[in-house]
Amino acid sequence: MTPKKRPTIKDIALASGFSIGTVDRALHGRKGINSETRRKILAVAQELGYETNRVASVLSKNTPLILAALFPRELHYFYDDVRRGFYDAVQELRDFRVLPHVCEIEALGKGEEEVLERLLAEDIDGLILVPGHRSRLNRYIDRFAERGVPTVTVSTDAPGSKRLSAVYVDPKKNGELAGELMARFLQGRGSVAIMVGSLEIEDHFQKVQGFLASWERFAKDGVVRVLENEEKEEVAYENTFLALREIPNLRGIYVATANSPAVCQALEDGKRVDEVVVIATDLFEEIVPYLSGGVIQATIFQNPYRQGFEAVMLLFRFLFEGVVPPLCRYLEPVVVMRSNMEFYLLKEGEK
Amino acid sequence: MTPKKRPTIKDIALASGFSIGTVDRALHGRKGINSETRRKILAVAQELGYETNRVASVLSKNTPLILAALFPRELHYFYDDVRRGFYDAVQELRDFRVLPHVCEIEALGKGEEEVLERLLAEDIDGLILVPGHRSRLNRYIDRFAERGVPTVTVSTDAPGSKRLSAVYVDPKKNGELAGELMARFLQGRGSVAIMVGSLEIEDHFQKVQGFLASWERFAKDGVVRVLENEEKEEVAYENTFLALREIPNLRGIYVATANSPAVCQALEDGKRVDEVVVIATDLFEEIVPYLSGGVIQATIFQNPYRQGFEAVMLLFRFLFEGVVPPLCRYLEPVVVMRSNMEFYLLKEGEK
DNA sequence: TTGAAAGCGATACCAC
DNA sequence: GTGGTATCGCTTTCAA
Repeated sequence: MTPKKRPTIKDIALASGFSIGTVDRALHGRKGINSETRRKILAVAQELGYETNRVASVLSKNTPLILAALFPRELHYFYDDVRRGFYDAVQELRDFRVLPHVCEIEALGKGEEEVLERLLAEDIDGLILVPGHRSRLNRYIDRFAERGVPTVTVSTDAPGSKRLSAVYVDPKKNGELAGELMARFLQGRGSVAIMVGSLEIEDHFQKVQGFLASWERFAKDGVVRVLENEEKEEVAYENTFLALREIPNLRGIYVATANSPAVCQALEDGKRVDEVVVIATDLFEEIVPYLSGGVIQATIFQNPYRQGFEAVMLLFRFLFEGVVPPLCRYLEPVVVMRSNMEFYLLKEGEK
Repeated sequence: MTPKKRPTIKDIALASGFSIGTVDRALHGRKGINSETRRKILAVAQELGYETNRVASVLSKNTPLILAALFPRELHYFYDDVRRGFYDAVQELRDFRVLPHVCEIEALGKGEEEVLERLLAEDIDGLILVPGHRSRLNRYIDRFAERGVPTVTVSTDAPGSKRLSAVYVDPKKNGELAGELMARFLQGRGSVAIMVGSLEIEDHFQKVQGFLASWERFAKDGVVRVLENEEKEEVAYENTFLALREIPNLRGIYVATANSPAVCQALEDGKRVDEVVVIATDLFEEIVPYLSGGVIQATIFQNPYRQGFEAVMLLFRFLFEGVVPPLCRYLEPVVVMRSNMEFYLLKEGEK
């Protein structure tokens, strides 16, 4: 009862009467082959149910697949994890001759143009990048696309560009999950403040939209007010006091950015920890004690490690098998609380 | 700036002065080689930083790796997903000549012995199985182990056996997460019922333990009472009424098994839906409307698809690279609510 | 346009 | 014990 062997190009050659060289030409649409011959060979291949053996293919090609990546160093906790995911995935594919080529910039929006310009001159097969701006890098992405180098963005999208795909957590969904959770925690009663960096930032805006949508569905009363922190700790701190002062019956704060420690600090300084439920975003060292201590009741985790990992896998499958990924690969936002945070800290050993 | 090529056995042969045949013998500890020769060759390999190229290895070995699996048909929603994860993983490894060999039984505990007995006579390389009993299958697992066939259990462990690893969600953690969530939803006030099949079942017992631990930490008052449903819908239904009647100030029900629909039905029939928060276990068609309708506020998802997937990957890495997995590979229990359930339904297309 | 043959890196088997 | 060589399935080059 041997499971019947997968057909090889040799089988196709035998069955079609051509040589394996010609079969290869036909299968891969290479030039220099009679179109009638091609047709016949493809028909045979089809009939036999031929699928390329990638292992043999990669072995004989004997040329590395260079995946370049451009990551910012700040925010450490987030992009370090993305990078780890990237490296782990590449490592897992090393037998397929996948090689990493990582470039770094200090922070998002600081100098990606120069790096990309340099990369354009190099011989890379694919690119993974965190767009520091919604559209400013599009022309680079498009230039790479023109010369056949696909780009996958991570952590956010570059709409309007010719990127192959984008791997991230849908910010609207993120907000929806936070909103539902907040409504449940408050049993639908009381007012809530949402803290973002700026409503001008698409990601922040979408999180607010999502939160509001959920709030409308699940809450029974209370107002929601949005406060902008300009991505500054001091402003977040001040705004927390402002919220406590000015929002009647304030019962919850949703921090849609990584600014939650400042908010927690303000609540502690104002001795209002027990009255207000905090739902944060992301998971990093600084908020662990707040989660443990119950100041933050939950945080919405965006799994940066997996974002990096998935980006590599998408690229590889596209380059190698020709599998075209969806334009957006949304990862799941995860509810992290005290009981399950251990699973998401220290992902070093994963996979 | 060519990234320096990975050394091959040929390089080692050249550098050590022996032939590739001998190098192979040394590297894989095959017999029929002078131990001094081996020492020298290994030293050279070490120095060159040699790692075997699995792609070339699998190509030349040219022998399939048969991964057998034994899954129950019931509970459909759960084990079907495990099976899908299994098949997807095998599919992903098909270029490595990994072949599936799936056996099925009607339900957990119904006839695994006969199937395993048959499997012992077949030529398999690894085994994945759902232990229907905590120890009754241990002798089979051990017999497989003796003849060099590693076993990975899925969904639960087979303690005391010689299994290679066990992939599942720690039931205690599962309960802890449910407990924390329940305490938050109820703002720490009110009494709670826990519904299990039987406290004799280790998995159920552990979930209760976990829930109680969290409840003690997070809740402020109220009692917790455990009810056993004997894994029967009617009993679950009756017990729900019993709980409503007899537990003063009942505010929440944690259903630690898949029996939540019966509980929801009872709440609806008793018109007490709005007073009681339900936290369920697992995710399947029947509870989707309850989640949407808010009868069930959250469910703890155990990701059966990933359990099947991971089990294959662990086995493969062990058989192929010799990577020994941890004795228990705990997956994360996931909080699923209305806003994020879409991510966990229909996992068909994943990876 | 097509065929034949030489690799890719490792394994396995046959000589010596 | 050790060396040599065919082989796995595919790509690529060189002749024809």
